Amino acid sequence: MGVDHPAQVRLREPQDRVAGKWAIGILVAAAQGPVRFSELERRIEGISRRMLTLNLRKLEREGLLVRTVYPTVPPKVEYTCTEMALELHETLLSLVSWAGRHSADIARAHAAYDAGRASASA
Amino acid sequence: MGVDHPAQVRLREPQDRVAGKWAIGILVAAAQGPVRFSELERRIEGISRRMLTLNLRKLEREGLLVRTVYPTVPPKVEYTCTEMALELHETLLSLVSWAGRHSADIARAHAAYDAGRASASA
DNA sequence: CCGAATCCTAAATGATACTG
DNA sequence: CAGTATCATTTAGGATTCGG
Repeated sequence: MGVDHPAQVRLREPQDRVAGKWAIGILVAAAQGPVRFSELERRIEGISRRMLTLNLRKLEREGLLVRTVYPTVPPKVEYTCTEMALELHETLLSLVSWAGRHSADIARAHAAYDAGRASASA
Repeated sequence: MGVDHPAQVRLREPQDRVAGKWAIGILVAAAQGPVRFSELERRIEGISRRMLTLNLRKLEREGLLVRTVYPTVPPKVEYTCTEMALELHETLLSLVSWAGRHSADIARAHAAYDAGRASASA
């Protein structure tokens, strides 16, 4: 099974942000060691090639990933977490864990809330 | 000083998400006890009334906040964290702490990355 | 005091096809 | 293998105005 990413983090700077919808999946996957582009593509279910690229670029720009290109044929590119990213790893796991523990509660809360609104407009 | 929210979390469900740009600020503020709408408006710097309302509704729908209306004049509304939200509190603080510790690193990473791209296109 | 309604812009995401 | 380019849709966010 691919990494499911039940949570998403975005970190702000005055004008910028880190990451998008797939950031957690990428960072968690890369935390255990360097990962290749195609490996990420396989492990993160549902991500498009374009979004993977964009998220990788953003994470690299933020200093969370390092991109290493091996000038071989065929090309090989590895993404490695920086120290900074590894410091975040445990927190990300907490987030994922929390979301996993409570996904059913959240679904129930949705249903209850929506039911309330429906009866209100009836 | 208002709560600054250097980080932003969004939590996913199959089809939905929790929270937006201001979620952390709101949840952190509400974790210490019930907060009123206008209090949040004051403590979360830069938030518009509309976005505060929308984020509160979303958090309520996700089961992270409970909204209590006191039918007084003038009206009084309090938002309280649920158990589920309190379980997330520590993780959110970690996130905020991490972002605070590394904001300078991130800024440097941005600058370095952008400088690299500039020389690449030159 | 606590919103809702409307209008608008920018950003994120996705599908698809092409390339060194 | 590891991307880019282009096009389209969806969503988030902000400004402003109105109401119970």
